[in-house]
Amino acid sequence: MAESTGLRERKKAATKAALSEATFRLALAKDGLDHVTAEEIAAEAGVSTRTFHNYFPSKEAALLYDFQQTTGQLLAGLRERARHQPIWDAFRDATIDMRFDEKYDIDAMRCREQLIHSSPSLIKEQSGQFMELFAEAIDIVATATGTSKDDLYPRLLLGAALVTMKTSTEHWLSDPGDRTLAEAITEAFAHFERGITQPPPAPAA
Amino acid sequence: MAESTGLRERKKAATKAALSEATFRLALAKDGLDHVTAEEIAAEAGVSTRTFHNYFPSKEAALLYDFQQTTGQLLAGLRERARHQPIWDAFRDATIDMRFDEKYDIDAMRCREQLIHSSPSLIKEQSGQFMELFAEAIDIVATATGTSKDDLYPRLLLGAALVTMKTSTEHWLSDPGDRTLAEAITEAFAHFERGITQPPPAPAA
DNA sequence: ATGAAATTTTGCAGATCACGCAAGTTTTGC
DNA sequence: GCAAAACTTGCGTGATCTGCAAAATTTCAT
Repeated sequence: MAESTGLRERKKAATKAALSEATFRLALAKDGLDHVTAEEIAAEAGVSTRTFHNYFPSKEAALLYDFQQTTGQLLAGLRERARHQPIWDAFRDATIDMRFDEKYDIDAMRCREQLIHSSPSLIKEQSGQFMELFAEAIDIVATATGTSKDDLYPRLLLGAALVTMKTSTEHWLSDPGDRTLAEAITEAFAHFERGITQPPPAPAA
Repeated sequence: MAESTGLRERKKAATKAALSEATFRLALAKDGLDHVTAEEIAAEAGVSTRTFHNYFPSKEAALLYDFQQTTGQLLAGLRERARHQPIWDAFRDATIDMRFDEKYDIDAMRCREQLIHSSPSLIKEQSGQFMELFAEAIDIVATATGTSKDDLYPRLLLGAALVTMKTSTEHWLSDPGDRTLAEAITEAFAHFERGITQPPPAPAA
């Protein structure tokens, strides 16, 4: 349907991807996104500065482009799974389904992580995108738990789920150990099944 | 001690507070912080634009000044309580100890909440401050739970605690019902004791 | 193919932000 | 009081982001 509709669509997608990649490349090269200007990014991608801002409102948004892409997929997956699974399991499995470990290069992800965590503006941008995700997912959670989106419970649940997504992925990335990403995610989500108050069941030497 | 050390200290504190209040007032008056300039804020507070930026890096930071103040108190309270209480209880009680309901005007807090949630830049700023709080609190949690700050468990716990703080306060503010803030906070924290997966124990008509 | 319509790219101008710097002003401490 | 320290201010700079209209490109019907 709305897939490979035409040359125009494909060109726009290509430009957007090129801009995002150029941003990443330059941020790595210049040791931090703060040392890169929108003008440089545009030049690297072969478009005008003005065009860069047609695609992205800020260089932070450009760097986090694929995070936002993933968000959409996660929502779709969650919506589907929530129809047949308990909501917590749906979150866990939808997160696993993203397959970050297969889709992206591990070292590149580590670099990206480091770039983000060393730049206040990027931390804010990413947090802001999580808040957007919260707003977009709250209806799903409310429906799945038979509550209202204004109730306390679905908001706590969703908040915990997002924290778990972010934390487990980051933690696995920083130290994969001998587990797969899916296992790390599963472990993290399991912490909330019996109450986060309880310390981890298996300390494991 | 470091209290009313001198005129200079008091003047600086007064100026900072005046700037923060001016920011709030103007944001309310002009229907959104986005429609207010740093220049206007400075004028309202009776200082130069340059001085405004000496105190705050951005107007968003100025509006959220007392949130950041509170953060410091919360950390101190948490640090103290963590020595005698289980960490989850320490978080709950330290949160309650802030006494937002007594310290601030409820309607003003509602207005502030609305300002924040209707401005992407403010959402980002606030989220960023929560991330800072995360970074500052992770050591306390790691120590209290006998884990390393790089472990998964303390990060999940802290994330859940911060989500609970934010969510419970916001929820109570939007609909106090017949409970006190302390009760609302207690209820929210209790959700994680037995596992957030479990739906609320008492649906309550 | 070809030309008109729709869309995208681009340059330019403008408002704002955020910070370094140096001079002017106020507070401090003796 | 008076010198030193700290704060305020104005100026200049580099960057962000947006609106607008002209130029270039793609699409679509013929």
